[in-house]
Amino acid sequence: MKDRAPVRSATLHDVAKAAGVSPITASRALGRPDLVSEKTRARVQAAVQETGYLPNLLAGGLKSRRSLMVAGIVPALSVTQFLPTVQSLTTTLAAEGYQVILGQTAYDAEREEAVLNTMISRRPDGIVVTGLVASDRARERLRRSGIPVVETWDFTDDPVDMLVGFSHDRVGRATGDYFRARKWQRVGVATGGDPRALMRRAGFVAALGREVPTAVVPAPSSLELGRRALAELLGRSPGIEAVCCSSDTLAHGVIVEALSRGMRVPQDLAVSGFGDAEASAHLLPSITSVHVDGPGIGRLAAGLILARCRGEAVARPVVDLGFELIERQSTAAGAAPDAGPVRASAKA
Amino acid sequence: MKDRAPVRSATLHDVAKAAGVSPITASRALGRPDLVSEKTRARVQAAVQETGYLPNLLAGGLKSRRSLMVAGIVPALSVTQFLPTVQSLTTTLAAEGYQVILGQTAYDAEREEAVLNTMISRRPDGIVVTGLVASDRARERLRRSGIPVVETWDFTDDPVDMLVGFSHDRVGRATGDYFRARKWQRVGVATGGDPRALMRRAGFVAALGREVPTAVVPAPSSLELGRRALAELLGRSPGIEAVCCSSDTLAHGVIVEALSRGMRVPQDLAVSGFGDAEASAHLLPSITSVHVDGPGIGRLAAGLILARCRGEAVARPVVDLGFELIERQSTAAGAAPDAGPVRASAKA
DNA sequence: CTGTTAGCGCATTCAT
DNA sequence: ATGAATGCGCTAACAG
Repeated sequence: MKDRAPVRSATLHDVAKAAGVSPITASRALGRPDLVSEKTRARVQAAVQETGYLPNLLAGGLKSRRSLMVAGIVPALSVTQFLPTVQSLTTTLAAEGYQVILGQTAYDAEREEAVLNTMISRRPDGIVVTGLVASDRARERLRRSGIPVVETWDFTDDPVDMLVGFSHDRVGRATGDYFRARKWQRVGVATGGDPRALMRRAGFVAALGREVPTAVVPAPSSLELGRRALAELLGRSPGIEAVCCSSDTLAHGVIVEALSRGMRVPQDLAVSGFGDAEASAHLLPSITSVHVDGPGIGRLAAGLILARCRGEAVARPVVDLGFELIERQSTAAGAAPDAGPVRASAKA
Repeated sequence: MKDRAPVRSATLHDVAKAAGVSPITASRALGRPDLVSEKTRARVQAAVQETGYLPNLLAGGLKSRRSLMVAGIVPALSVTQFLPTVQSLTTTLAAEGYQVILGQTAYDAEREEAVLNTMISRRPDGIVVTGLVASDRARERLRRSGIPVVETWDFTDDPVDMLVGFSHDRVGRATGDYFRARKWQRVGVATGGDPRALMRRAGFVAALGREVPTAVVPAPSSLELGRRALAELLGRSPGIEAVCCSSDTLAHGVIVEALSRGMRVPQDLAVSGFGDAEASAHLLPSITSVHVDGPGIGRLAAGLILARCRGEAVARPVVDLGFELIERQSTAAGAAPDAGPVRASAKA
């Protein structure tokens, strides 16, 4: 298998020749079959098989100004929070012939700007960003590029273009209200250092009406960081009764650390998370969390982009998907760990 | 902000005019600065700023036959096993100006073929596949495309092109040998239904020298499926002492289910996983697992592609990265749960 | 070191 | 329903 012939792959020209038609007819037979007679279509199809033709999307995109690509920007792929969104974005778009091209910003505005510039250079038909675009220069550039942009997983009154998300301040307040209602006196926070997590914390503190001991860990969060965060909190405030975490991963780590120290959860320490990870409902104890419709965000973002590509007017370019606090065992009140989850939702 | 002017974005032509040079000189000033005088370079740079120029990579790629894209194919983004690989692939390539374009096969050979065809249509400079390419037609097409291909996370003597991975049969055998050495009599398997997991199971059974009760769950695996798998196994073989799982996620679910039934792990039930997930070392009990260098796979795959792009001869186009069985608390022998991990590695 | 010429492969005019 | 001409924006090859 060493003979890798540098065979110039078949072009539409070759297909047309094989089918005995002009290149443009071949092009139409493939792209707009309705504009071509049935016979011609069949002949072109046969020629495609024969030549092993695969279209060159670079060339097609250059001419048609539709690259059939959508850029998907995340802080890092390892931030599992966004995976369901990227997954459903990719799947929804793939069904329409679009592919997702991936960019990572590492929570860094400069990297973000560089990544977005590179993406714009590829002339994608849309750009989906997790979070808001931080760099002002990038925002301006995106606006002027004319490319449909969807910011996600956050909320603002002044998006670059379109938006599908929810308010982190509100999430924090809802969680704070819940903590206040439960009357825990000694409360702590374990949070990632990213902007959205810090916004949730701010909302939480505002709702509680007082500052709380806080352990900040670098993003992306991990189980290990959760364990460390609790160790740190316990070191600083030994009598702590409840911890609000910026992700279910951190919450899980906090719980593991608590159990490893012989504490009972929730009796000795109540713990809440954010994101409603797949595992959270099935752990022991199950984790109280804030549910966000990650796949829905991806699906809606894809829909907005596709609508714009089709030239349709987008009715609601800014969507607040809200969230839902799901109470589970990790903050359960009585000794009824198997009680059905209490739900408290909050939308726009 | 409604005045989205359909401003044709600046082209190299505009930059050249602004800089008072020919387009090709502008092109060189940006792409091969060494070929251009310092003065010219500065003038072009200034013109770029002035015009807000962003290159059109579609056009550049069409002409130069270097798209600066690499296709990354996974079964699904939600298979967390591959995330570190995709992440390091993306990061390594980004450092050289390449972006990753994502494809999902859903463990389906037809989808895989379709996805690969689409990818080839984009003329990527490389294709990285997790697993081996299943479809023969796709294999043939890839070979003839001349695009560098790296298959990963598996092993074969007849790769499409290049390969970075390890033998799942060997992983299964190593785990089986370990189980045999531990002399557990009643052993079970909880496994995902994907081909590689089943290969590991086959190796495991071969090493044990006897069939074992097996619960097969659909991929991708989840904590919940792990819980169900143990429930199923216990229903069929109540006296089971040890369970070999096809992923740490399943293993975690098995452990949670066991604990929820009042069983002690590992005293009443020993559990092993695969993949050495980030959390596995930090759980209670920590999970015995098979470590694989996921990020390394991505890095090496990127390196192979980049080497090919530079026209370098690739010394070792087939790399067996091996694996390492890491013994942790979930299969610990004595009552020394904090004993350092016993490691048993196995390479080519 | 810089410029001229000539496409890359396709799809959008406009014609027939 | 089909075709001819043209150019998308850029860069390889050659010239100077």
